[in-house]
Amino acid sequence: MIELPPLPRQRLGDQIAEVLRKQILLGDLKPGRNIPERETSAALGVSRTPLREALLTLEAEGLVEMVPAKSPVVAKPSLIEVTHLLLVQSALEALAGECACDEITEDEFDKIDSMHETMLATSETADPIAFFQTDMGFHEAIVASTKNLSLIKTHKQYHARLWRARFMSSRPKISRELAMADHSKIVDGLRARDKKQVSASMQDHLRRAIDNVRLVFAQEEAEQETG
Amino acid sequence: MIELPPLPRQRLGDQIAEVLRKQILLGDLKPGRNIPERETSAALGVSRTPLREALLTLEAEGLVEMVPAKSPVVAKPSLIEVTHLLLVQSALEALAGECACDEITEDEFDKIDSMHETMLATSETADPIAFFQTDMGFHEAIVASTKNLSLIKTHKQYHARLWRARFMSSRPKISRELAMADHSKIVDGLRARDKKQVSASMQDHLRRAIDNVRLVFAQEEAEQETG
DNA sequence: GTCAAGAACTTGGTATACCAAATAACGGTG
DNA sequence: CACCGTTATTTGGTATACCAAGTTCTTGAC
Repeated sequence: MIELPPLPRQRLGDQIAEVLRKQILLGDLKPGRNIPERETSAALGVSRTPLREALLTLEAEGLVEMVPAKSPVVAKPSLIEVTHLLLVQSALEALAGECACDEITEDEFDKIDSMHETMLATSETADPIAFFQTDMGFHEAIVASTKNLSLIKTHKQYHARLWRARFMSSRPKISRELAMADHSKIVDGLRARDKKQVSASMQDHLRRAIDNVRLVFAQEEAEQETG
Repeated sequence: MIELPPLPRQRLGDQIAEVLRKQILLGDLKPGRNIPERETSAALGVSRTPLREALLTLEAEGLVEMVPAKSPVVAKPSLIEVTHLLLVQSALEALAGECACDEITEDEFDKIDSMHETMLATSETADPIAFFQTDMGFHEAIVASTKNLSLIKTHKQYHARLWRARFMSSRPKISRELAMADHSKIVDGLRARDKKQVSASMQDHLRRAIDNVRLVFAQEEAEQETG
């Protein structure tokens, strides 16, 4: 045998989980929406067993909620829950910033730096979705540079649960400008491999997001009363 | 309807996961041990479906590893993985210490304080297992006092994955003494609701554990060469 | 007309049956 | 005796069937 091709052997359940996760993040499956097992499995052309695997995975990640005898439902975190999530995420990213100073390579730093430059250049013009995705990629790249797989995985999960809330709260122009200022501090700190600065900047950045989220929640509540 | 009894409606898979988790933590299922699905499900008197649910849950928690076409296996984290886990846990506990200062009640503090007193009083005599369990309970109680469910859950998962390593590294008498000194700082800080002190003490405490773990791993390696 | 009781249906939970891949055992051949 | 190819068995992955709890709609009594 010369070689074994990068065998596509992946559990069907994991593939389904990925599809559903994406749909939840992109808003195709909105919070509160139920996900009946039979209907969904039929729509995906698979049986209930692997779909159920996927749902259990997503439940463990906090993206869906399952209660016995009720359809699984896309999680709809409250303001206080999002606040709690952001606090944890701020701790994770602070750690990531610290570890990154030890572990990051020049190449990785250059990539992060150029992402930041792109965002600075397009912050006035880029459409919200593209801008937001670059923003998230910026954070992911810093975490990835730590090479700490547990940290990366846990961060990714919180990332997914916070996706919607952070997207909503990133839309106001003012929060974009503040974010760019924070990012500059982070990049400067990384360049100098200054653990304290990077760690503190990343923590501050995330905790500031809590205030933005609070505003968005208040807004949504007001809209609901009007409608 | 007068009342509905606290219906024992819990998914079978979750119950199985709990049983297996306990067996892994207690060492009945040692790292590297494989867990064939048919055999295990038969032994537990359930079918493969809920057992498989449990295994997937434990895989998500990092306690077992599943690769296609191979028996699931109890995870056997390397030194570097344990180091990574402890770093994340140190960040989580640092956050917990900070939040606890805001959220802890008098009752909760009293319980934690008395646990600490118990450990101080019995640190010379108590058997390793009981002492260790009280130690873990001390940390759990602080995290629980934050009322941050996400933090509590994530911390619990890391807790489980670190259980064995921390137990092994807690056995030397010297590490017990150092641990007690750290705990005293934590309790003092909590009493004063001093966020910085509590946060820093908890982080230091966990990071010190990294060195202990390194020693244990080196010891085990030496023993393997001898045997 | 309204409310309640029950039946039909829908839902998730569990068990079983089937399939494909990987491994282990065996036998034949050099 | 050693090695390789083949087959038999065991494994996990997936689909389907069955069951019990829940929901909803209908129907009958007040």
